[in-house]
Amino acid sequence: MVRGRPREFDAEIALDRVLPVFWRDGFEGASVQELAEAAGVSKPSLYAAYGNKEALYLAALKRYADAHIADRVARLEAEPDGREAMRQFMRTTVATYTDRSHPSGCLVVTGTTTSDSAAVPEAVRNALCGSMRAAATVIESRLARAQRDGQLSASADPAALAAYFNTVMAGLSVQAKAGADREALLSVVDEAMRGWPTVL
Amino acid sequence: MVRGRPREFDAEIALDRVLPVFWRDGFEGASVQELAEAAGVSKPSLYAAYGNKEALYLAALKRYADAHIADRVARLEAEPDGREAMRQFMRTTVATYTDRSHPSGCLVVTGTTTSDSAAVPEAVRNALCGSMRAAATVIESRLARAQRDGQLSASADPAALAAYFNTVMAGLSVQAKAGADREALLSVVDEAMRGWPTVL
DNA sequence: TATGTATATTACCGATCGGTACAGAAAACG
DNA sequence: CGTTTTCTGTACCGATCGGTAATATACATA
Repeated sequence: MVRGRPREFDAEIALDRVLPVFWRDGFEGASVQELAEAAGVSKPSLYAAYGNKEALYLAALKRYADAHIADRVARLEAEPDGREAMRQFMRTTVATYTDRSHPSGCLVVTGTTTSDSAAVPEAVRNALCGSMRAAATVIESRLARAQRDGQLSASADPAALAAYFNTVMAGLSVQAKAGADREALLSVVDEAMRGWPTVL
Repeated sequence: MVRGRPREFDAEIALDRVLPVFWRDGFEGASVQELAEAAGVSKPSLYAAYGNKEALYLAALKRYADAHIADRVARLEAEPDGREAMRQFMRTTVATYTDRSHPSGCLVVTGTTTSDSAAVPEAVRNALCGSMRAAATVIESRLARAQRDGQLSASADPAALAAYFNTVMAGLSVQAKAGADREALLSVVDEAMRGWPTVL
């Protein structure tokens, strides 16, 4: 058994409560005071559990990936038709971005947009850019697979197309934060899918 | 003649020097101290000239629109071919977003992404959302004109298409801030133009 | 029960935030 | 000239920032 006084809160649950604050306000915008209150824990307890604001943010980012991205990626790879997979991926992304049970938009996009301030640690910026690149890579490999399956024109460039879809989704996050409603964003998805290079 | 001691600095020039700070760091991220140093003016002088941080930001936003958006819009409307106009609009936008002589990305997109923090005044948020809507409106009317000119399919929805292009450009700003280079973003523009509904 | 260890809480640290009171300085008036 | 008016920089305001020292508390071990 562990010695000493046992912790009175679950660090995982605290992280779940901290996440939406970072999601809404970004790294700088979220104060440690606010984070502690959201977690229902005193500030020193939060520091004891996670070290500092930077480490807490990185933990929240990982939590975000596991709880709000992973299942969408799984569905992207489970759907056999490449075009439908991409379409549904963007549609579920819109659903997430406009889900009122948590902040609008994407934590990664919000974080990236505010990451070149001097107050944002380099590790945070690197992690965010890494998440962005990871998303592009996941999409690219799915598009390459669709190309092998004859669902995407052989002349298409999966990397360029992945960068395109990734950019559209970043834009969707911005629009969601600006207050666009779900239907408007789903309409954007329809327009974005017009660019899909079909097999002739 | 005006009585009293004359101002020793040009408020317009000061605004030009303040602009890139807001551009890079957003409303919250930019400190008044930093803004004053960038303007080459003491903090009370800046307050005497503009009132407070909120008014200074709104002035900088207007300056941004005049100096970094207006000419692109003018070219959008000057180019007779609708499709080429839209394409060049996005290409010059990419050029602006990746111009190393000032911060990357778009001040409006950066501002919007960080605007639902409590520290951002409602007037600032409203002005940013207004700029976003204005951009969509400009694009929509250009698309409607292209449709009248027979350069865009009659079945196309100019409003939906404008929302789409606006979203792509917001995404381009995010990517530019994340460090994407100009060629990568121009490639995204090429992909985005594939969605153009041509006349059959 | 006594001891060692890890927690929780209060209260505080220096630094910085947006914003300003104050006093000196420079011009237009009489 | 003196007066009035407005701008200038210094120095400061209370509040908040991220982070922590100090101490009381609760458990496992011995």
